[in-house]
Amino acid sequence: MSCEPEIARAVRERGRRLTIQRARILSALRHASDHQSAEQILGRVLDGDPHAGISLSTVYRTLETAADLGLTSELRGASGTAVYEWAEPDAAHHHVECAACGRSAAVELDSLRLAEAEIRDRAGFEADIRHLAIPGLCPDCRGAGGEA
Amino acid sequence: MSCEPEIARAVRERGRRLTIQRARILSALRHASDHQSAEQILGRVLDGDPHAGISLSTVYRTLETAADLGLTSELRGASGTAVYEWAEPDAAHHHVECAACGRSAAVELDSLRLAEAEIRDRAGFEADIRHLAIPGLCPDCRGAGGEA
DNA sequence: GATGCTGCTGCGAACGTTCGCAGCAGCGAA
DNA sequence: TTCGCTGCTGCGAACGTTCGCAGCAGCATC
Repeated sequence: MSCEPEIARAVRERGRRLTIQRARILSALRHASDHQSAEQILGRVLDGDPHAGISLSTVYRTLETAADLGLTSELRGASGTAVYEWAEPDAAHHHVECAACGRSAAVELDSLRLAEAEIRDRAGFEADIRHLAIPGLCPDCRGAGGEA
Repeated sequence: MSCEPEIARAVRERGRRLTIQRARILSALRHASDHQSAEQILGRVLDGDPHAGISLSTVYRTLETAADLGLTSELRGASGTAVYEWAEPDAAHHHVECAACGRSAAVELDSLRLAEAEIRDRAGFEADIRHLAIPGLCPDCRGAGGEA
């Protein structure tokens, strides 16, 4: 359970080293059901092995490396706290996050694919909207306080 | 120059108090030509009056208040550093920011207006994409290192 | 197996931002 | 003009994240 061949291969294939820290961190994120913050991921690793001795810096660095490799993706919302998820290439992958309660939802948005093309045409930028949590108000919070 | 009637009115109209700190901070941002970070804004205020004795906390709080009032808008990019600008209702107002060099561009994107409607339909969220700096690679950085 | 290169790690400091607190000061009422 | 309410401020600590550094350890080579 602690050493997943698929992870090992993906890391080594690109000339990166497979350390126990990386294996544990990525394994923890992979078996998480939803978005996890760096601290939550570290918590999961230490739950499995309290003597692991892994630092938060390493969690951040590993997640950044893994994002480079396409294994994970990072999601930054308006709250400032980044969350991470295991990358599943075929899942719906735009994110909306409630500015009031923090709840988030994944949606597939055709218009955002269009937007990427529009940005390329008008500004010349190669944009990537998938790693962005779009701020908004969820239906509950809109009803409760949004219109007050 | 230091007390702008328009700012004073806008602040007081909504039951907020007009303090010298607010007047100076908002005036500094208003006369800035482009996006400014909180620290830059504080610098501008202190340039004008080195004895002003305004703290960074106050700059952040003032900008948040002013955003509530619709006077300014906050823009958060992938870099994590927030920048602020004076709100001009009719300007092009979506932002793209280069993940490599930090340069940003303002564009008007029809597809993002569409996206807001699509999000409302599919997830029920009332999204606001305008305060988001969309990450990407600018033409220069794309040529230089993006394809390496 | 032993060896060497160098990429990775833990530590701790620093960054930009937010928060809690006690005291100050704007604004309306008298 | 004075007074009082309470919203605002400065301070400093704390948050989540990034960075620099010295030492460790993965992997290739022998």
